[in-house]
Amino acid sequence: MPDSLPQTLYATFAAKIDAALGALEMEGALPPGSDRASVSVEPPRDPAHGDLSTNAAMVLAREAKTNPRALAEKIVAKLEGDPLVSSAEIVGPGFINLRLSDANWLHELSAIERLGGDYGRSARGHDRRVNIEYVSANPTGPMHMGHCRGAVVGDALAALLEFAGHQVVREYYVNDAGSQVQTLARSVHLRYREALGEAVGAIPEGLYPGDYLVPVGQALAAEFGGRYAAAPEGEWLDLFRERAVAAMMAMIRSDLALLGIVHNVFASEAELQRAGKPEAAEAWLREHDLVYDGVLEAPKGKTLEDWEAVELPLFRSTSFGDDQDRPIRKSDGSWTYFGADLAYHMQKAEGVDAMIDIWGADHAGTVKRIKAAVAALGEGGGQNGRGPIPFDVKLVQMVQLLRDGEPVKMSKRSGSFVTLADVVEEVGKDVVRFTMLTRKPEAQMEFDFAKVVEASKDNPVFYVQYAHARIRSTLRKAGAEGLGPDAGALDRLGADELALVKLAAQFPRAVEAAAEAREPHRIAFYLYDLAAGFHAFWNMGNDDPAKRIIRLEEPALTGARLFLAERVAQVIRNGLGILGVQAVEEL
RNA sequence: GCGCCCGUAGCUCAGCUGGAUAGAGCACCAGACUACGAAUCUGGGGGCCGGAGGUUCGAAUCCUUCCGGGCGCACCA
Repeated sequence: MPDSLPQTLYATFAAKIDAALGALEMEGALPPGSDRASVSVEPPRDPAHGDLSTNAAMVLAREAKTNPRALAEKIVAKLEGDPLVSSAEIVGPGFINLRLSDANWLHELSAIERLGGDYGRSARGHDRRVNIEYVSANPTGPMHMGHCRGAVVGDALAALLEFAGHQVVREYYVNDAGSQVQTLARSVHLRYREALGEAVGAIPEGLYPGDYLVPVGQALAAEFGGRYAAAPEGEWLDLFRERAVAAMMAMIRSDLALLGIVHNVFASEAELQRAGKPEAAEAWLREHDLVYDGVLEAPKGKTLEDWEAVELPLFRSTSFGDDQDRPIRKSDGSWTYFGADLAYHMQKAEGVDAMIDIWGADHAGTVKRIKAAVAALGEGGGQNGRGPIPFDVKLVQMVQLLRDGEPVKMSKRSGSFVTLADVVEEVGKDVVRFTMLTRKPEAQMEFDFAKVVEASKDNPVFYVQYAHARIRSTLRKAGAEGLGPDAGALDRLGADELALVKLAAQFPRAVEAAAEAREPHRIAFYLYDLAAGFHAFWNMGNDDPAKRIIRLEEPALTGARLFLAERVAQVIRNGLGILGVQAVEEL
């Protein structure tokens, strides 16, 4: 992505204010090198306060050894000569409120047209490579709704960071080495015997009972006949595990595809172990005295009768903020989940500048140790000589499924969970994705089937899509009358239209803020606001026909309004694109 | 017992990394449809931002502590 993307209006003015502060430093009104990190330039909450507001005078007054209003006077003096500024005033404790000339806003409208699908795209990420690991569900069955939120949030975050100028790797960690996939292999073996005609009866406790394993067993029966039916486990376990995992991953990929999610990398834990990555990590950590052989304390607050003290290789996670040192190997010498995961993060860190993991809240307890591990791997320049790299774990809270207000029962044991595929089929991909993004991820949420499919303004997905469809419909209708968008008479637009322009012009800022905070849900809320702004504009035409977009008797004004409407639709498309939701032509 | 997350209008939730008089939808009350798409809109009432301290020009936002809810606390994954 080019660095030469045109600056947004907000960035332009942030630069102007920065320049004004620089000039004041030169003049000695401000101490040189003053800290401008907390200087903000943003639209005020109340539009009556102008188009832009900065707190610069309040933040810097102390350093300048003066009071905020006096400093504000000096800053305003620098800005007043600017032709793009129509007014600058000092209010309250020292805010500087700017009003921009109408030409600025109309210019922004043209910028949206010129940039089209790239409007809002930013170079702020500086092409930094970011690895986002999300979903990473165990390959033991189809995707269910428990996985859904993390999948959507991770995918939207990936798109958001890409839009904000990062190179993104979408990664899925396949846990194909632990005991769960052995259980899977045994479950498949049972289905295999069943496919050969054996009466297997009820699926025993401890094995996976789901019907989705039946075709896997049938395929193995077709391929190998009765060869492994009575064979000892050692002869078939690895083979069945590999086949079963492959089948599960194929199923998971197709489930994810229903949501429009495609990962770039599927990293296998088994391969990681075959390649000796955990050993390499352990050796390096031992060299740096970050792994030692020790004995764990008995867990507190839990009564474990069969607790016995055993010496294990422990990682010094307490040195990095964890509550307890964590074993990387079990007493039989095999790797713990954490030991392998530590090596996995070391591997991921090799090719990127930052890492983000999206986890379910039920794994919250293991965040500290993995953060400790990544920090440790950067010790003293680090394993790869690049020091610690920024690493963030985002937790998404559980989703409570409701049907008409009643909780939907899910039991993993009986295999009766609500699959993602069923839900997508019932309510649609766009509804699932948007709904998952209308709440901040760390808050618990409810997902009520009855409510999310409702086609009314109570449903944000619908409300946003309706705005887009309405605009497209209006453009079609105008086209039938021989009218179309025309930038020739934009000066005919009045205050009501400008308010809408200002809303649309905030999109680039919304993208940057959301990317900075790594919170894709902010885009969903921004789109809701923009849609609301458009609907409000539209409704003025109900009471006053002079405010309708299409005015056959005023073709020039109609052209300008259609031009505005088309730009609003463009911004909605760009925003929905980040969220992976389709912008529909009609409902 | 310990750790993490959450607590904002009656309900569901925002609140732009500390800014100005805390917002939106639902619900409630009063109005508006021979329609550029009423699948909606306009106006109104409704708040100790869980409580109490602290930090500073300024706190829903940051710190401490308590209360309430959720998740977790294996050599599991």
